Amino acid sequence: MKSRLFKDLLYEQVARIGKALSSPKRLELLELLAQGEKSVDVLATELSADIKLISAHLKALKEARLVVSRRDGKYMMYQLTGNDVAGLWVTLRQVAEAHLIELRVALDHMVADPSNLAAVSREVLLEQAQRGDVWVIDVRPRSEYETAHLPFARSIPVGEIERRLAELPLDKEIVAYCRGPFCLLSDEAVSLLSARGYRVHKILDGVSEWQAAGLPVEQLLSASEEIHAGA
Amino acid sequence: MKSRLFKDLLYEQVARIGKALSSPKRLELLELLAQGEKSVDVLATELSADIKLISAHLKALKEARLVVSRRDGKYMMYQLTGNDVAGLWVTLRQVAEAHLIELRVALDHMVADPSNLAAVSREVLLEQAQRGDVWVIDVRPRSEYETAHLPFARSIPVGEIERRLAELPLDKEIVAYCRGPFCLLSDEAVSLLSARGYRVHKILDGVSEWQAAGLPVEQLLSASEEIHAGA
DNA sequence: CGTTTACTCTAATGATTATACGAATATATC
DNA sequence: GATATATTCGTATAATCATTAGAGTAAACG
Repeated sequence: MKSRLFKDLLYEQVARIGKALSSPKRLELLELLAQGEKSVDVLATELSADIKLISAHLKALKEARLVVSRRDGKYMMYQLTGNDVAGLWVTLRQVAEAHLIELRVALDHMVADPSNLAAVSREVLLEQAQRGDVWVIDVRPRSEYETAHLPFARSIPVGEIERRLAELPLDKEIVAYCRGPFCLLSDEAVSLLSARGYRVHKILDGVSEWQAAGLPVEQLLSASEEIHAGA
Repeated sequence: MKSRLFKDLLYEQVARIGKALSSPKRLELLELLAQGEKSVDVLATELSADIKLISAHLKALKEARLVVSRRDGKYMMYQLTGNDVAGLWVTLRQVAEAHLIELRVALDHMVADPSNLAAVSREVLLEQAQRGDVWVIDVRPRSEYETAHLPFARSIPVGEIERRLAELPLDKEIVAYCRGPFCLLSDEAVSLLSARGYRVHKILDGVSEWQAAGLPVEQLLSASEEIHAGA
């Protein structure tokens, strides 16, 4: 059968994407890039890894057409080629969570105090945020907030929390979120704020998870464009 | 930071799933298993590959908890650990189609005559099938049909088409589907039937694509259970 | 009940490829 | 030119893939 050769070709192409997803470092890069465009430099710092190594991984992601790069002065900026890539990361992580006990165990240990988790559903939270019953705060760096954030969320990066306490209400419930279930920024925010008497919880969702669940997010128009790079 | 070690652990777990998706053979196995439980033997035949090789790949998929096996007499039967795994495959393929030009080009060449493609939307097709305006035929092996099939679809495996021509209407439009965009069974059915004067088209969707689009499928109850294998 | 047959898995090998890291090279700003 | 950022090259280590040979299981047969 010559259809075999043809099929091999098809699956091989899809496997290019699979290969790109086969390294922990590259997955972490994808998650970071799902928060917005970033330089090699920033990515390397976030991963506490060598720039050369990150550059090599970004090259691999680029060859799989999951990211594109552009030069901005002396920085090289990388971004995802589309929101579907962020969705793929979310799907992959969800399948991993569903089937790998090791991962679930690790995640359970991660959220130090599970009572810190806000228990309401996404839809209910959205409603409460709209009415102003809860304050949703985005504790990621401001640039990530600007790229896209949950509806009704306010940007208060973890680093700024202590000097912006006055902005936060003591009588309302505060819900913090960050980059997703693997990100610890919201945990930091919870421990900072709860120590000062604020009623604060976290949710595991990031913007990508929220979006993957079919809920609306506020985002820059340019960020919603799909990018189709040439061969 | 000790959170680095922790994060490495998390992403490494997800990368286990990524690694499982990094081989063309394993992807093809996943797609076949998305059609239902199958023996190593059958899988090897479908891939025109050595049983030992397929067995090794299945082992890799098993270690990533994407499949489970059970013994049935002298056969080892493998199945996906959940519908989410089929969904992951669909998502992965869709991202590949969206970003890899090579894949799109190959796919365009594959469907010999693009006029063979039914042009209506899934929802419209569903409606037409319900009213009986079109005949939807499932040309996969019967066992795959029995595991799950599109609503209102009739099972007519390609191998049986020629001796079951009498069952098919000459005055109605026939729509054939098989395992998905990479599967050629529906093409075979189209060329067989159109040569005999039937009004026949194919769609690219398989059951997994249909389901991933949020549309209903008819399936065996047991097939909807999630399987959580032990460590 | 022992032997044959069919099916599958494990172990071992070599070819290929991926990963990480040091040294050197490109590119742009100051 | 000097500096900061990023990539490429060369290399050592490690992982993966396909194949071969051999072992383990269960059904079928005499």
